[in-house]
Amino acid sequence: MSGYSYPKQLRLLTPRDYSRVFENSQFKVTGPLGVFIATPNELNHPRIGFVIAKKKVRFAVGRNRIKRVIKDCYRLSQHKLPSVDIVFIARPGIGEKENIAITKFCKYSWHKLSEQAKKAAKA
RNA sequence: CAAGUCAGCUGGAUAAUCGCCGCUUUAACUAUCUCGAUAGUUGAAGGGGAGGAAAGUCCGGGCUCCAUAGGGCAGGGUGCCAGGUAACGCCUGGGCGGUGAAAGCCGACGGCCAGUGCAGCAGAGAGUAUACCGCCUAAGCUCAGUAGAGCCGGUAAGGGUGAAAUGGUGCGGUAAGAGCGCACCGCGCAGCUGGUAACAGUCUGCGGCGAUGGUAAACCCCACUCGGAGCAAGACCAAAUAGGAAUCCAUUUGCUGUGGCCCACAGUGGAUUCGGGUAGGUUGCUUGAGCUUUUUGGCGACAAAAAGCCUAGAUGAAUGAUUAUCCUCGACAAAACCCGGCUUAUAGGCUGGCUUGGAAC
RNA sequence: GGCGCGAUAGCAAAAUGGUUAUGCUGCGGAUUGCAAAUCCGCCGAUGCCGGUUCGAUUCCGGCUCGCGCCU
Repeated sequence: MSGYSYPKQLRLLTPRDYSRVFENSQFKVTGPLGVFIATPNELNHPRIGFVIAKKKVRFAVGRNRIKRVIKDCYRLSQHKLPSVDIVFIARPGIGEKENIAITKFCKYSWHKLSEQAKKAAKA
């Protein structure tokens, strides 16, 4: 896997993948905009999925925007991340935030996740 | 120029880099066999990628399944007339009514002279209308015997109540009054004329008008119209699990199946054969009542013909991020089977027609 | 995405087109030595905007919000 593309291998696709992350969420990064939870996988690359409830962000346009922004940030920094399955859970209020704020939060979260994964690997 | 009004168009632009989703062409590898095709994976190149409302799901249609959508009842919808259309509750033209100074805009705009019902409070009276305050005392009776008072009555002009009280104005008439009579206006019926029709009329005749009050987004009547469900419809490939499924023959009742019911239709029982279809996947899925231009017909909606064009098709679900430049600093808002409408939301900009007012020539 | 329901006081829940019942809660008062129970009183633009009607909770449109069903 080279370059900065975003094919389907880098996403969580089935309900089984999601429930696996929820049931054993080893790593967690919390923020005002949302929560990233993650668990290690057997693959050599990370995967990501989204949970954005209709109650948190009212319209489909807004939900898609958040997904796009996080996806883009994830795509550009995929090689820095360990091989984990990540799920993003939105919090209320994220719909009003600027794209830059979401991007900053993502970069911070990737950093944190990598640290947590390194510690877990050593232990 | 200003104000108003109607119709139409537009809905940030340009460039670079990295990405996302289909499509087309092409190369390599793998698998299959009918041996030159099909499918998959990876790479390269090219080109495409949200809206005027994509929205609400309020109507109509296509498409799919249920039976080919058939008969009857029940129920729903529409409602001036004519036309357009695949169809419509939409559109166009016309009529009538309302509104505005006008351009224009708005109108669920059939029928209470078939039947049934409803109208709180107030008020005398709310429907085969009524008589509280009033007005009158001519005729008849009693007292008085000049005036007058009472009885028997007459009346609906005036007051007052109400959302609503059953023609209006004037003159005559009268005891007082009253379409009681007349004139004009209004109304109704019949005819005539014009118009396809709705409807209209300086038309003709008849009717005094308590005929025929209001209410049908009250039941209802009349005319026209509607079968039901919806792409999560449906079709195909198929681990698992349960035992059934298909074909043929028989076919009474009951039960089940499609809308609320009935008719009707299909299934059930026996024999033979072997498939069945949950997870998951594929398909339905975009060439269509399509778009653009021109011509012809029509007042118009629209129709016909010719030429050209192909313009998203996802399935955890695609248009973004970063940077630069410019301006008026960007509203409402994101396809999920597809079309035709309606309704609702919408910053700003542009164009044209019409009306009124002002100024100049 | 499609289909179907609902909205009445803080909560629950009635209501032929004619003054929005009732119960619980809350507040004030009466009662009591103090409380409980009991009695009396108070608190609503019927989700919003229009239309029909003399008059709409009710009838008819359009919005808003909430809930349910179908993979």
